[in-house]
Amino acid sequence: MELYFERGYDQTTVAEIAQRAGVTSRTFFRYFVDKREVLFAGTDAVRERLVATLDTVPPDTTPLGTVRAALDAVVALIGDDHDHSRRRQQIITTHAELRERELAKLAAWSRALADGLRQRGVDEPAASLAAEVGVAVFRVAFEQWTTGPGDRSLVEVMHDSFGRIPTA
Amino acid sequence: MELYFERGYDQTTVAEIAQRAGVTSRTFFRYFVDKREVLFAGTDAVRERLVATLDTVPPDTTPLGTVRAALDAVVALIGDDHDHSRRRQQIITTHAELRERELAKLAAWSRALADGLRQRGVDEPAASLAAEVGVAVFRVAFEQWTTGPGDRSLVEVMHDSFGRIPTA
DNA sequence: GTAGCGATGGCACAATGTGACATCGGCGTG
DNA sequence: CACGCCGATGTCACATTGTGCCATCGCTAC
Repeated sequence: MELYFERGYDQTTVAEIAQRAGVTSRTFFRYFVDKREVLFAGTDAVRERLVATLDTVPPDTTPLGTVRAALDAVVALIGDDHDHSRRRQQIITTHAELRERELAKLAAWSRALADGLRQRGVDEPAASLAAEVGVAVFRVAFEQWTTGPGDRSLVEVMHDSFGRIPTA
Repeated sequence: MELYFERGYDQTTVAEIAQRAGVTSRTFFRYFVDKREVLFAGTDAVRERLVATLDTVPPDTTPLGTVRAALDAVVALIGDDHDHSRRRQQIITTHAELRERELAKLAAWSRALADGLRQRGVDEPAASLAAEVGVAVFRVAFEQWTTGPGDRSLVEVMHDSFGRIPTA
């Protein structure tokens, strides 16, 4: 992250990152599958947390309500450091490779949530639709939150967006 | 595409593709920014078509209705060759790099649709939400259609999914 | 004819990522 | 304590991707 801020993402090589960390490039690639993956170290943990939270949701909750509850729990973890999120997001959005990776991570959330819903007895395509729509709402809320001034909490913005899910 | 089927995606090098096409690798990279991009040659045109279709939708249509109309028009173009879509999708879903690129392309659709909606006077976050939800529905429907037996048309599956958009 | 120009080739190069093997430093077991 | 195992790291060679730069070729307009 230091280096990405100092010299920009493209101008930073894996060799430099490794050197800064006191290891060799080879070791870097043993810890991160990618050069991109450095910025997404935490997202897999978030995904697991997301799935774990599903168990705490009452069984009679609607599919989208369940997804929303899981996202709310996770958002409480992410949403306390507006500045960090904003700067990280700035790096990501200005590089296509990183945007792609972020989409992939969110898609993994969506898949995991859909799996979880199916295990709760929700059938297709309801499970996938609830998961996809829920994550879509998160995406919009998160983008609005990181680009905004940070006067409103992420939880608030999320709540707002969930209330504005469009209907045909 | 031939080569990707013959030897698999990873086992195919750009040099081989170029040779099959009777050009050099250098020329390949002048036509495609990426090795991945070969499989997504058409999606940018679809995006433009998507945006162009927005103009044909009556102004008093709801945001999501507008998005749906645009997607319907585009789906009519894609949805006639189930076998081609199925095989292409099989290659894509089995390779992380390609899945990422596909997500990026769909995200570009979403962005373009949101832009179009804003130009029609829809404000944020309604525009982004409608675009994201619409594309999410498309994603689910398309996945269901390509993995299914193909007895139902894509338009049908889409219609179905749009009718099942979850509410909290 | 010739000057210009777009498309292609050729070349050198940086950087990413991987496989194979060597090395080092503990750590438990005899 | 000596030994051998084992996980983490280093080293090296390598294929592949992707880019910058310049040369070349063929066509077209003047």
